[in-house]
Amino acid sequence: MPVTPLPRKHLDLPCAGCVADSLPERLRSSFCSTLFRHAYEAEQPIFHEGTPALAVFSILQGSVLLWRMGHAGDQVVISMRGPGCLIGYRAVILGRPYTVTAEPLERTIVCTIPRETFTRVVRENPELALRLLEVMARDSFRIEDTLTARCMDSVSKRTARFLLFLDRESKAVPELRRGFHLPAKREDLARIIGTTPETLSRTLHTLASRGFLDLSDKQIRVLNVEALQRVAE
Amino acid sequence: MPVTPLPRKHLDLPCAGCVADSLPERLRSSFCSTLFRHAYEAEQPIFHEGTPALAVFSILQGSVLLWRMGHAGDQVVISMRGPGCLIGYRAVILGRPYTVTAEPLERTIVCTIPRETFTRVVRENPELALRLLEVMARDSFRIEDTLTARCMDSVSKRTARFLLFLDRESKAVPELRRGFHLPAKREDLARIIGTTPETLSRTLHTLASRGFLDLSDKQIRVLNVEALQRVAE
DNA sequence: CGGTCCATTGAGCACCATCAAGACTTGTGG
DNA sequence: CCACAAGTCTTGATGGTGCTCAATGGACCG
Repeated sequence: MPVTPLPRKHLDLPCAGCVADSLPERLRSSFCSTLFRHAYEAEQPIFHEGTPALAVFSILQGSVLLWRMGHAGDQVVISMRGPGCLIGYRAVILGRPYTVTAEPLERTIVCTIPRETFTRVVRENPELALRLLEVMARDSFRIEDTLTARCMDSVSKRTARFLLFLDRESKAVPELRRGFHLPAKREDLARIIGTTPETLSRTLHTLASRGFLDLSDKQIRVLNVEALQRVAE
Repeated sequence: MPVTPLPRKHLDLPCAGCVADSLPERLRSSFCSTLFRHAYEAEQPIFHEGTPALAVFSILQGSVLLWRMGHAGDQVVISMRGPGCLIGYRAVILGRPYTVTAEPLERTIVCTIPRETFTRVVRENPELALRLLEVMARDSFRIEDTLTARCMDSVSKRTARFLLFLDRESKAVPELRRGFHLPAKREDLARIIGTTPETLSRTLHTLASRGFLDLSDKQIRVLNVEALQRVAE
């Protein structure tokens, strides 16, 4: 359910992230002019697990959660993606249904690259294929990281690590920011970390009682980075 | 620690799996003639997590476990790979150290493709780059599957699923076989499933007591596929 | 026959999910 | 402005799953 297509005049900005960036100059503008942007509201999935992969999406603004549904209706969050990330490309490459649901955590603007456009432009531009190999390798490592963390580390470690990540993110110089924000809701935070809201609440308050966090005013503020790093190991 | 390079005369067989297969005919033989095969004994890692990625390996025979080490010395098995699989290519593509250790479960024969050879041949053969995109997408999905299973499913579900996989594998027509064997040791089996030998033992004996398995003669035999499927969901 | 390796079994416990209830916030309508 | 409702966060109590540690039982082998 695409919501608000942005006005056409915005299309001269880099619009398909790394896809457009890796195209030869002469192709770039014509490629971008065929694409549209859409804004998705929070919780309105960009695509659903199990549905045919009709397009690849480049995230321009916002943040997206990729998750899978279990038999029992429970979710496993695979990854969190922000501006500059490409999503849905693996399913398109293999011609298979999406294996995850892509759910915006906030209002998120994406550039939609239809399946045919994507496969054609990749086939015709070897440079782009090489770039995609790198992108996918990086994404694959990130999934591996998630797997490792979920299997080996306690909730408190994973929590500390994620808070440190958000903290670094918020302090990064603007150009380096990847655009992740602290998810407003505890429930989202819990899903990302891979636990329940109850356990997360206990974990956060334990960390706060040790003076590492400040939870007083509805925001999570990191007070002691070094201590958190020790918790995160 | 490469062990026994096979005699040169064997090199006319397909030697670098999907890499050679995707090369134009005219290049294939010259490409393969530059490569060597090595046999690695069980438990003698082909490469180690954290070491510079000097080569990509194509598995010709045997089976390999990819795992990561935790701070506490514990291991997380990421994936199991068999004949036809390519390993180590993500690290080579990104020019980063290997993120996993590749440990043969049995005597395993691989074809070694040096980093420079690999990157050159990928750069020069767009067809191969496209093929690699598919290979990596598939591998990435498999890691995602592992993550999902580890986070959502109980040990008994994962055990049942893996036993069914091995059972199907052993009954497959030879051409379709991927060459996985039942790991001889309980400890290896436990690592693959993501649990401890103790818990695995209990799980197996529970399944056996329900008549789904036969553990009597040192081999695990599946007696009731349907029942196991229900356990695996 | 003792030694080693492996599988099994038992006992205890830690971590975390679940269920349930209470506290606090926010929004809505009178 | 207050009252009520709905949603969110917190806290408590409880239980299950699976890990750890330790002991036992076989199998194989010199």
